[in-house]
Amino acid sequence: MKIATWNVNSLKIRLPHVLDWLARHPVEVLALQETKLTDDRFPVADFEAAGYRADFIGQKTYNGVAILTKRAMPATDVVFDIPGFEDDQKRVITATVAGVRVVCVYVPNGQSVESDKYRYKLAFMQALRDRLVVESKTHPKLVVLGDYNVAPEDRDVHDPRQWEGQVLFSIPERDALKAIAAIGLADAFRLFEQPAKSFTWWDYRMLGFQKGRGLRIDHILVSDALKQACTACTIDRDERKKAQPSDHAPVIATFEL
DNA sequence: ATGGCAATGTTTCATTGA
Repeated sequence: MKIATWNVNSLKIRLPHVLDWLARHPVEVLALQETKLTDDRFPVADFEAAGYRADFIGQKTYNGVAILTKRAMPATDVVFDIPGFEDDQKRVITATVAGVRVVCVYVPNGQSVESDKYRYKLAFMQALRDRLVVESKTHPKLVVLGDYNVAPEDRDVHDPRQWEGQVLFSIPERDALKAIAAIGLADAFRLFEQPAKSFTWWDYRMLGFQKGRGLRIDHILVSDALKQACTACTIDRDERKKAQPSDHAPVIATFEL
């Protein structure tokens, strides 16, 4: 079973990329972030034609998340948002697929460490952690994947000195990510030997991708039961080389279940 | 010290992202 995550930075613009990617990578589950579509505009029929069904929750212009699954593997027990966390922004969707609880998240960017948006980011991550405690009690096979907007370690940042204290790499948000992992979730990517300078996001500006100036901020966290079953985790950086790419690359985890 | 790139919208620039 393959489960992937991809911040597509507008599904309207990126739909051809996603359909092409699914044809070449027929994963069982694809979690999408930043669809930027209201639900009435979600391209249900296009995915249907590609053999996928979708659960989604979105809004105009910003945010929006979705879980695509193969038609033969319908998702059940769908939960939208973080129950009990007051938030107008559509950033979380949860569903069960073939006995695996899948939580697709788009963590707030935070803008800058002095901003209200940064405080919202930390509150969101705390609420997510609390929710995952609840989910983990009833679902031993738990995967929490998406755009965390946090680079966990020095090796996840092209220039740690430049990024020190900056949003996406500041200590409080890294601690918040650690607190999420501490409920019993492992970073699937780090279960395996990986190339140096492995990133999932590169700035569109200043030839960020060409110069290898990226961050690893998209993650697949797995519970112990899934950790035991995980046999690979890779970043598809080829996708970033294509015409009109998302600034994020897909991340794929493979499980022997 | 600054802007640079991309997507969006009651658009022709401002806002946001990361």
